[in-house]
Amino acid sequence: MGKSFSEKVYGACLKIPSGKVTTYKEMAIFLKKRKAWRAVGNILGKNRFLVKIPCHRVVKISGEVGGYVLGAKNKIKLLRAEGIRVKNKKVINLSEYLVKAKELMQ
DNA sequence: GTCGTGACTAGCC
DNA sequence: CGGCTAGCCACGA
Repeated sequence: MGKSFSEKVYGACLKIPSGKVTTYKEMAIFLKKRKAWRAVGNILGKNRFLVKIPCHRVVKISGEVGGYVLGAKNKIKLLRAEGIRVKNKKVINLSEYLVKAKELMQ
């Protein structure tokens, strides 16, 4: 319980399987702070563990990939490498890959 | 203690 | 469709 919110965010990132994605909103729900999606994005934007945390698997609820420290292009590249289809900065069939809050709990 | 910030979202026009 | 607005919250200065 000594974990800060940001540490939990990183921990949640680690639970996203390769080839899947989740949204900022789902992450917030998973962390029991339904309305803290803004904070989630804020924290990932300041991600200091870039190499260790697969935060590229977190996208917007609209399907757009959103931002990335190394640029959206790299984010897209990484997603594609995991078999996720991206077109025009948007994930095709998001629901197909989406991991929901409940699924992160297991 | 307060304030600005942002890798967001939902709602309205 | 699209653009704009308001709401939201952890974190650092």
